[in-house]
Amino acid sequence: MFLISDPYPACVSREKSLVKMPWIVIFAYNLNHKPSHMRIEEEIKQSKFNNEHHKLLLNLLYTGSWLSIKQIQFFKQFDLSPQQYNILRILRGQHPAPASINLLIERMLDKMSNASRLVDKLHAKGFVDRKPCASDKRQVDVVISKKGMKLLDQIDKEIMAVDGLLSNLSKTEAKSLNELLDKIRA
Amino acid sequence: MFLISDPYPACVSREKSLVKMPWIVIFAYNLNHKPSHMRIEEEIKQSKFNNEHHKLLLNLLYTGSWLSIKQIQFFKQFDLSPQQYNILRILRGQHPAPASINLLIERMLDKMSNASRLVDKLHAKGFVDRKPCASDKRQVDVVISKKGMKLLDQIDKEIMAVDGLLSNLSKTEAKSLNELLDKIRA
DNA sequence: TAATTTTAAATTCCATAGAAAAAAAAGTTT
DNA sequence: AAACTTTTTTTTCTATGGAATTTAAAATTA
Repeated sequence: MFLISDPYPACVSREKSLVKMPWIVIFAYNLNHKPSHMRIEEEIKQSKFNNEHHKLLLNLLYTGSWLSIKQIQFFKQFDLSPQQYNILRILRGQHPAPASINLLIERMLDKMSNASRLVDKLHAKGFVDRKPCASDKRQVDVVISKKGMKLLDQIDKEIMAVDGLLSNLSKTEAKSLNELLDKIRA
Repeated sequence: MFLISDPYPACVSREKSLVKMPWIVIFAYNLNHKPSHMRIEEEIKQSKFNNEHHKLLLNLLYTGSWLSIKQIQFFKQFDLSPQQYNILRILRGQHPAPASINLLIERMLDKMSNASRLVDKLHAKGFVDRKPCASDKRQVDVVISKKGMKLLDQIDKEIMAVDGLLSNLSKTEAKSLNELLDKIRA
């Protein structure tokens, strides 16, 4: 039934694109009458899926979504989407060599079908330069601009703040969580 | 910097909507040159964020996305989105009483701004009936149809297969994973 | 009861994304 | 070299979702 069965992380990165999160639905057997003030603990307790595995599925989806929201919010202050940031990171890695659209698609963490449009957006904001490739007229040479470099520098300084997201866990706890997550997809 | 600081799960459900997953980017410090055959283990080892917390952030995002993809794929075979399934579940919970659009929005796991349109889609597929409410002419009475009921029955039979998603973990492991996830958002 | 405010639902506007087609250039075959 | 195929990028089509607006009805106030 499930087509994705590759080991981690190919199972994800090989997908054409990662997908949306708003389907914390599948095991929400009895959450229909959920009063919004109730904690998920209580909700789950009184529902039919009162076992650890079902709770875990919801918990993983919630947590992933929670982190995603924080990522988006973080980049919003720089007028970037996380995908656009990813492009800029790749371009900085290449700098001063240019990157073609195809190279960007290959190296993006989520392979998008429309990297062209992302580059468009970045170009409109002045974060990248774009010119036809000399050796292959089909290709486009994309290079991060001075302004883009400055932006990344600025983000570098602040991004460490996101470390705090997981600061509730000790290193040991983080490690065992990692092991458990890996085991799920093993 | 981060606006969402409520305890679980209000931090998520209070969001107007959950958001997309394709930004497994934030800590991908050195993944730019990632050869696609390389396992994330190795990638992380050689990158700058070789500590458990950074790996955990990626791991959580990956895992959430991985589960989401599986959810979508599961429902695709029934020509449903998870959100549409959620609506049908709520309607079955109500049955034979009707539900208004507002009631659906309230009870949906991710509050959508456009439950009307979801109901539209379900109506087009014949899974719900819709008629103006007698007592309040503004409202619409939405009821799950026979066909919708049959579909849910069919899904009920197959949905247990999704249990297998987490079958790599023992109950004890699931429990400790749950505790760690809760602690992150504590 | 008339006027105002609130509520419910649908709709409009806009932005995003995936799939597929189109366009243009390069490469290959005969 | 001409015809065909492949590659690279852009564009078109379509579907989705969020925000805000609109419309209609109900509730409240004066």
